[in-house]
Amino acid sequence: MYEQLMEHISRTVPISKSEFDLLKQFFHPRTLKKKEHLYRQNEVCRHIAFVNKGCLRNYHVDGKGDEQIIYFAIEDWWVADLQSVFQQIPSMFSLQALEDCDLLVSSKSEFEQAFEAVPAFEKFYRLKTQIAYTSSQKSVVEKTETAEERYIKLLKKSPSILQRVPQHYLASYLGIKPQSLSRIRKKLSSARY
Amino acid sequence: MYEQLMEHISRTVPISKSEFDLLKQFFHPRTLKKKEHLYRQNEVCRHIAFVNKGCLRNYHVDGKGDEQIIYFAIEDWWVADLQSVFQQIPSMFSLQALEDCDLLVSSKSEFEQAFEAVPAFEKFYRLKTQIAYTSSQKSVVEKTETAEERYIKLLKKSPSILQRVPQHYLASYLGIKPQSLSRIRKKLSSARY
DNA sequence: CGTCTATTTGAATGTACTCAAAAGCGGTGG
DNA sequence: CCACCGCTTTTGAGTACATTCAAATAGACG
Repeated sequence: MYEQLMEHISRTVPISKSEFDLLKQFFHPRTLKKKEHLYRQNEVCRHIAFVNKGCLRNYHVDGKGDEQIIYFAIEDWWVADLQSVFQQIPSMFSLQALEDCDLLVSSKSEFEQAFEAVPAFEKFYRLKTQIAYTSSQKSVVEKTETAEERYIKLLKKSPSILQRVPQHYLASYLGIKPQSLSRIRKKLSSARY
Repeated sequence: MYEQLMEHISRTVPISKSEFDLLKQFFHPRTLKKKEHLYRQNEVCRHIAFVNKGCLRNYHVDGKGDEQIIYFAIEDWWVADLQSVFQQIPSMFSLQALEDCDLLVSSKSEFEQAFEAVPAFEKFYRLKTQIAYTSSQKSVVEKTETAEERYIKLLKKSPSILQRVPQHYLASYLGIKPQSLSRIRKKLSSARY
């Protein structure tokens, strides 16, 4: 149940078995059935979760009703709207399971207690947040490329995601309509063979 | 010299005068003349800086030679490529002064010492990084809007930036060409009057 | 099997781009 | 003070990428 999280944290910061045993109490197993939500847009996000198993999408619905997927989360990802959790404000995002999922969830106060109890965990969190921030900036940069280039990049970087996720979700992630993705795929397949 | 930083930090976390006195030693005044760089793409970023005065742009040059501005920084902003600083890897970004600037700069090791010496500062940093991350995600969402909508939003949200920054830089920030921004402005001005 | 959803295809439209050139603006030197 | 230069902004014309609306085909699930 918790080995995966231990393994995950120790890839970033050194953490002893006893420190980790302290940490475990702040995380609780939870399952999500396919299509269930962990949090919803316009509601306060109550949990920070680690993905033991499954696949989810974090998405935003804009004023015109269009969905934009911000990221897909699979095994070993963290999911939450941090701003919503920690500032107790409504979230701009929804998180939905695309497959049945096994999570380890933690509340705001538990997470904060975890920082207190295990300094290595606060350091871990600080480093992770920083990486998340810089990755997010990178994705801003990538948005200037054409959808076709972004799709090719996705093919190379995350082929596993492509196999797990329906195409219209990939389109939403790439910031285009399903029709456009279909056309791009057609163009690429005819170009290659 | 340091009052502004003290003021800035205490807006986020409580910090005593004596804690702040400890912190000061890790930050050094530095000026940048207009057009000078603090760090450059493909080089390791050596400093984290707080802007006491001035205006800068953080930008990326892509494979086609096109510039994309990620953010403008003015008074009370932090500037750095955190991933580059802390992981000692080449930066994807360059930081250039758009006006003569007064900064307070800190190196990687000084910054890390500051975390050790003043726990409130680590907490401050963690919260700030988190906000930066969530803001960056918001900007990903906003990228799906048309350039016109983003320009109008910028007008409302940061009119001060518009007054300080040449138009072609605003275009680069919005992810469009200067010609397109000019056309958008023309359209808006005729629509309004 | 039938229904519901996802994907593909077609045709017309719109937003921003490219290339090109003109007009505006700011600073420098004669 | 004016002339000139370099850089920014504007304008024009044609183009590319992705969109919309619409419909057909394909797949998934009960």
